[in-house]
Amino acid sequence: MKKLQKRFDDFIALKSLKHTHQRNLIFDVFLNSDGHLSTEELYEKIKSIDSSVGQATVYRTMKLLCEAGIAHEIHFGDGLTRYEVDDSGKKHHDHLICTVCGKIFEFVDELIEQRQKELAKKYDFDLTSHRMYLYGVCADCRKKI
Amino acid sequence: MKKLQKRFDDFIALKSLKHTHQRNLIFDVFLNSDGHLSTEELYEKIKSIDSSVGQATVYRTMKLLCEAGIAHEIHFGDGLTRYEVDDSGKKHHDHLICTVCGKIFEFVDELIEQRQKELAKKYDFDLTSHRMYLYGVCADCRKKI
DNA sequence: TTATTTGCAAAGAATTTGCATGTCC
DNA sequence: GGACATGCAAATTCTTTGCAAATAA
Repeated sequence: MKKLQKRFDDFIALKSLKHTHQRNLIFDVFLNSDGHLSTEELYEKIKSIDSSVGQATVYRTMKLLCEAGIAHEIHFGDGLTRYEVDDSGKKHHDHLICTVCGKIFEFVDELIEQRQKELAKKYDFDLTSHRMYLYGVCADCRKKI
Repeated sequence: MKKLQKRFDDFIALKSLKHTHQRNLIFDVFLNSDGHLSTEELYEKIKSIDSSVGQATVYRTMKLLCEAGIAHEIHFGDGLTRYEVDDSGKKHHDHLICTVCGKIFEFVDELIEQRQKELAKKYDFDLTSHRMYLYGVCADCRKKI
């Protein structure tokens, strides 16, 4: 993950921002989390390490990480903003969301990616990004019912 | 769209609810809109017809239409809740969203539908629903730039 | 009649912002 | 030192809820 650290440093330099204890902490916690944390969950994690960090700083820093191309927002439709690592080295992936336990599985599927490009071409769209969410019940939860 | 009217009536009967002027109006406006309206936009349309209708009633009625299987929520990631007609007679469709003008195109693609089912099977998920959003710039907006 | 519904305004939840104070460079 | 960041609390935005008055069946 050296690349993202560099991106962080470069962005801070470019925009004449400052490295602060809080920003570094939030950056670290975010990168070491599973990448689907809501702002609230991130804030909880951060507070458990340094309780003096304010919630507004978490919001502000996550916005900043998005601008820097380190994070991006994802919305699963439950009203919460979640963040995912924007690792351009990693393939684009989609999500399977268990509507019972809330678990999120990521997967990469070339056929889908390919077809999305074809569709964009067909409808004369210049594709910038895409999201696909499959909602269902995972094997574990089906057993419990 | 007789089917949805019946679904509405049946739901109201089933739950011992009442047909009210407001509910009928909201139902009509919703069905005759393009199906991607936010609550705010719906409320504006409704107010222009009957300014005495309260915003809370719009929220309450849209929830009710969702429960009745007439509407469902969609989230394009801009923080607004939008509603779409839940017409099970119509094929499932996906969305192309122009990030410049905000226009939304719907399309149906059997290959995608097919592949989603395969993927759910592969990961042992019992698929209940899915959403796919393609974000990009439409042909019209590209010309303007 | 009487349970349901409504509009209003107040309450909530998630997020943003203003500002005095604190911190990085 | 001075610009940038922070924490706090107040402000915003979207949505829900409590309640007295209105209405459908």
